[in-house]
Amino acid sequence: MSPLVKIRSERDRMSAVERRIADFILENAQLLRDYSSQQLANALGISQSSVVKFTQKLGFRGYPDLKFSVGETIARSENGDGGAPSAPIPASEGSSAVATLWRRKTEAEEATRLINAPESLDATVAALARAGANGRVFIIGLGEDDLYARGFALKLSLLGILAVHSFDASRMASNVSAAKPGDVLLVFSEHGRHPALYKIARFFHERRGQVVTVTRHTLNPLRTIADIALVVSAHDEQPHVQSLVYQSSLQHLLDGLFMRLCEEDDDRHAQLVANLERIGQMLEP
Amino acid sequence: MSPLVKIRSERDRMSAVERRIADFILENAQLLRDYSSQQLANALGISQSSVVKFTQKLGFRGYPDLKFSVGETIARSENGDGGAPSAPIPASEGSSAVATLWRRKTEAEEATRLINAPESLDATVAALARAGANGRVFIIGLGEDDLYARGFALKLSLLGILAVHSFDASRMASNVSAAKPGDVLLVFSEHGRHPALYKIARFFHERRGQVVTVTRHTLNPLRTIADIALVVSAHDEQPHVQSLVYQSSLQHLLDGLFMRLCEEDDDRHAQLVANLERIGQMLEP
DNA sequence: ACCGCGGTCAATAATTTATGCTTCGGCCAT
DNA sequence: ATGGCCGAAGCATAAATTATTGACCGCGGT
Repeated sequence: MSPLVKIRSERDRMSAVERRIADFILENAQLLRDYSSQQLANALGISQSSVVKFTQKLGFRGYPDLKFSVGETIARSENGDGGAPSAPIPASEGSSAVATLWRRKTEAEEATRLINAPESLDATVAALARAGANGRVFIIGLGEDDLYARGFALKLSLLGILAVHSFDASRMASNVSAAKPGDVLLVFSEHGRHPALYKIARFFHERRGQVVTVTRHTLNPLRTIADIALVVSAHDEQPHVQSLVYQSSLQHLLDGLFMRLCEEDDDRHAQLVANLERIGQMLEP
Repeated sequence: MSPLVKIRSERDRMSAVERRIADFILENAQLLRDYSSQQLANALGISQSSVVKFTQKLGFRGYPDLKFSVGETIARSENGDGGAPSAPIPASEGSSAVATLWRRKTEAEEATRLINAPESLDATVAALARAGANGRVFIIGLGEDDLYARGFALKLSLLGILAVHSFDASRMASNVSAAKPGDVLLVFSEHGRHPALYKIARFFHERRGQVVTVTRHTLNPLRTIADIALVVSAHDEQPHVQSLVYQSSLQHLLDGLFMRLCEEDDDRHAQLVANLERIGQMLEP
């Protein structure tokens, strides 16, 4: 039971001095943090031992125990209330625009988690695993998307899944011409409107390769021809902020895929650990 | 800041004994309630004074103060997890590992915000603005860091700040040989241990260029020669998770810089809007 | 009036926390 | 190499906080 509730409930049965202690604590619970038993006694003009006996009668191990419990309760209730007094957390954060960005990112990452069915993620992981072992993985993205394509290809290679990465549509077109059933193509395109990517994806699909698209959560041409369509949520009034939010959510989605890949297979995980160690060693000597 | 986040963010800079204290507290925060500083010291086989000094270094008034703060935090988080059925966390429970990743990212981004002095960020923004107008900006990063170097260079170009980007140390070395006072070099290096980058940075510094390093929040060679050292906090037991967390925090730091650059100057902001529109048009027809 | 009883306090014991001092080991410049 | 410097860690101890003891007081019941 909360110490404050306990104090209140016993208040009626208390002696005069005890009641003054009880009232003080109930009124100034948040000040307790900075009071020793002696200071509390001074504040009330009573002896320190009375304070200690008070706490023991209530069933606490001693004064520090009561103090600790009250602290916990305050913390809990502040959290529940929303922390009215300490609310200016965003205000304290230097630039409020950064705080807004942070909030948008958080919202968007959560939304992104929710709009991608676990089955889609599992299917993607399975496809990548299969293609990594028996086929090929192709990855493409243009412009800013290229950075994420590149990053994901790098991560896959750590897991022992080699990916053909390209930031050039025409080169990728020729790479893809050798596609076989079982291969996987991962296309990153925020707006899903790039004609060249659309063509590549459709060609790949016709060759019975599996096409996974990663786009904004809109209706766009690219999604329509995907075998698996992963989507990213991201919104803000200002375009440049929205762009940051998109990238953050995209990264989070990819990190989720990566984690699933790691967990799904012990061998792969072992390979990852080995690779990381090898990289670490290359930097040391 | 939560005491646990604070401890985690400082962990890298700690000595061996301090790190053991930090780990113990992070692992057994809920046990702290019943531990005196002496008991904690015994549990770790170290001296009681080391425990007290540890707490003081972290900015607490002493051991009881730390204990109290940790108690508050535990209480708050217990309330958050168990009491209120706040949807986001359970919703993310497709894989608990992803939930952990999310938590680590959040902590690390918060810690990263706190360990970079606003003055450092402002100074970086000012340096980039000046060099963008009258001098040159050089950006380099190797391996995974290259992706972020590349991404940031791209963002700067949207703001009308052209940056010389390179993922090749030897090429960058020759680029840098033309460095003049007022130029800025931005070096991304998670561990700050790459000898080639160190040499480039030092050469640049000698030519009176301004060196901005972005590294993990550790003591590393690169930081020591920086005019401005930006740092990133990121921790997890599993190396591959830690790597994801690092990248996420790094991105957040860079996003913060970008936002400041946008806000600081209306002309630049206008240019950004214009560039975004131009890009949008290129995709439409 | 006298005893018992609960309550309070001052004095003090016990525990806990904080600090001063010393030693040790790594690091840098000579 | 060598001497000096600095930080880390421990030991001893001071300071503080907390807990206990025993004496005193007022009050109600016998």
